Amino acid sequence: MTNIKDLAKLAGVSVTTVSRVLNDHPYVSKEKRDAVLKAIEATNYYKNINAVHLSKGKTNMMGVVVPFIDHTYFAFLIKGIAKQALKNNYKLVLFQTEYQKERELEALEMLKLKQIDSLIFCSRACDFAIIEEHMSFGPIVLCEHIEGKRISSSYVNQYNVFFEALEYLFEKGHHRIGYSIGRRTGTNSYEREMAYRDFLTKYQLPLHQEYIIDGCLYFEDSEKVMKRIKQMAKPPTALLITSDQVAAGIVTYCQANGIAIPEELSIIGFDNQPIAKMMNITTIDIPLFEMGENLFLQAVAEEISNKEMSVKLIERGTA
Amino acid sequence: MTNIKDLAKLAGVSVTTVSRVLNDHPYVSKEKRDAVLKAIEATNYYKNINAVHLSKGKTNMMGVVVPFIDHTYFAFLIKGIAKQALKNNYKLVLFQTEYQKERELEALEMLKLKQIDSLIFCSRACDFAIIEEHMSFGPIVLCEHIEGKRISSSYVNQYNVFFEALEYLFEKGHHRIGYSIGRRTGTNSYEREMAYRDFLTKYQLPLHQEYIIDGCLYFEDSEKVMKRIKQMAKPPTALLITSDQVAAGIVTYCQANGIAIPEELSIIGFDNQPIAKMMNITTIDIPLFEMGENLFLQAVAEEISNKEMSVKLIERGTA
DNA sequence: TTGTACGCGTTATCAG
DNA sequence: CTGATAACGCGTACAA
Repeated sequence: MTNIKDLAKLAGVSVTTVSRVLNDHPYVSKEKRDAVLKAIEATNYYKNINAVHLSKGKTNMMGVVVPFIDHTYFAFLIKGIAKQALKNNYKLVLFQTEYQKERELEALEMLKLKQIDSLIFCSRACDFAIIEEHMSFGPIVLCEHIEGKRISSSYVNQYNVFFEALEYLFEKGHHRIGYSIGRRTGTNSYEREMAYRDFLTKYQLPLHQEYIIDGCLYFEDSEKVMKRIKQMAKPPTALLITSDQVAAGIVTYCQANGIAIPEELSIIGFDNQPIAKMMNITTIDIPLFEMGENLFLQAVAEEISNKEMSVKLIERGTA
Repeated sequence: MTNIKDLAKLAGVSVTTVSRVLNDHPYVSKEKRDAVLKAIEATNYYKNINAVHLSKGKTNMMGVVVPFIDHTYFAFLIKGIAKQALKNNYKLVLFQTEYQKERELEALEMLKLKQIDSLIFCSRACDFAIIEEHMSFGPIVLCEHIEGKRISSSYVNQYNVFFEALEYLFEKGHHRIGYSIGRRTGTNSYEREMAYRDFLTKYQLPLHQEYIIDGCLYFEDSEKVMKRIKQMAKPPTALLITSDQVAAGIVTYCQANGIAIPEELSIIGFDNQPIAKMMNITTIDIPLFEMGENLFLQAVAEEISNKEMSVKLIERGTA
């Protein structure tokens, strides 16, 4: 494998000069440049990027942590990140954690070892303290808002969104409202639960733990939701479904089983994914793609910033 | 940042010795090892992995090329790859190409520059010749079968699968059969089209170009399919849908629009995704996860191998 | 069992 | 404008 030294010898110049033409640096005469270029041609030389990485202490690689690669929510996020990565000449290293802390740690470790320059956590299971410990090794960006901590993030104000959606349903006459969610833990889920509790308190509604349905991520999880509801003596009349995928599944289920939407059951989805539009599902528009772009930009930025994404309710036919 | 040299000085040993304990190599006395370990503790030293990469000429990173990250088919594949990557201590670098050749080239370039050790193409737009040119830089694995070429691959015999599915529909009395597909180009699509043509020829059926519906990847693309069909004077009575996502969309559409399945329209999906099971869709089971695992293993293997995945028709309610 | 010395390939500094 | 030369940090023959 020919290297920069060989080129230098071949072109009759120094390695410095070779490096200069390789990186389009100024201060090199046309003759020498051509000589180097010729040598490059002749040897079909190519850089060893690892040497560059070592020398620069930088890899132009960014880590992206997601629990599930096949979940639409994260896929959209990644799409946004990938767009900016392409634009800024970064490569993406993907970590699928399934919410296992060791895997999240692996990503952090790579940041520490300088294999990646920065790291985006689209979601996490580990303690914030662990994240904090690694912040000195490179930029880390989160998808949640952590009060009083100096760390970049792009996030949705889950509390407000949830509260508003609940009020919307309440105004439509619903007093028994439930919700489905991916997991109960995590900042975002916590915010939602707070909103839910505060909403119930505000309107003096009772809290039914069974109205909160956990582990709902995919289209097919809708079956679980519906079966759960069927067994209830007093089932909710409206549901906040924190993924349009699941919402679509529920709508499908109801169509197949003769349950009228929104008359018998109202549904509000989340994300405003294409499937929600196609199926005319009322949903909360969350600009995931844009959020992904933000995340990337924040991960390469010098300063810390926090960006709250603007969301809005899209009124359609299911609520 | 403390390095191996500092450690050596601190522990009063040579860098070699440090390197030995760092990498669990034999031939180092307990005292020296402890001394080194102590130095490591004291300095909270950690490796610069890029130096390792340079020195070893290897990164333990694997590239994965997919056109669309948010497509379930590829997500499943990646899941399988990710599982083995984790097991074998490899990291994944993701390339979302949207079938743009330059982006595929970027991935190949990274292989050339040794930033990744090997490369998996889950799908591609570029010429095979380009791939071939890069095979000397590291293992490349494909998801298609290319006759007479020495390159590893895990693939489905698209021709046979398609032909059998078509015959299944024919036996059910269908003479007007169409199909939807992600794109018309590519080895796999070509094989399917060949099967389709041969099937028509075998039963002396006419070829309607309009029965082949292109650009169908996502759930919501089903709308396009159905609208297209509606406009036909003689619409197909059965459809092979090369993604369960799209098939699910079609079933949903039909339910909402009072089209009886399978009486008025028969549907066979592809992949046997969870959504197909939930919606009782007849489909072709393709072990994507396992295929992903294979791809990884082939990408780290010394020898070239070709693995045809076994598939089977899952009879359910839509055909 | 231990250490010296060099290689890995590139970039950056600094003197000319 | 050009070129020595010193990093960058680690692995590893080879010698001892």
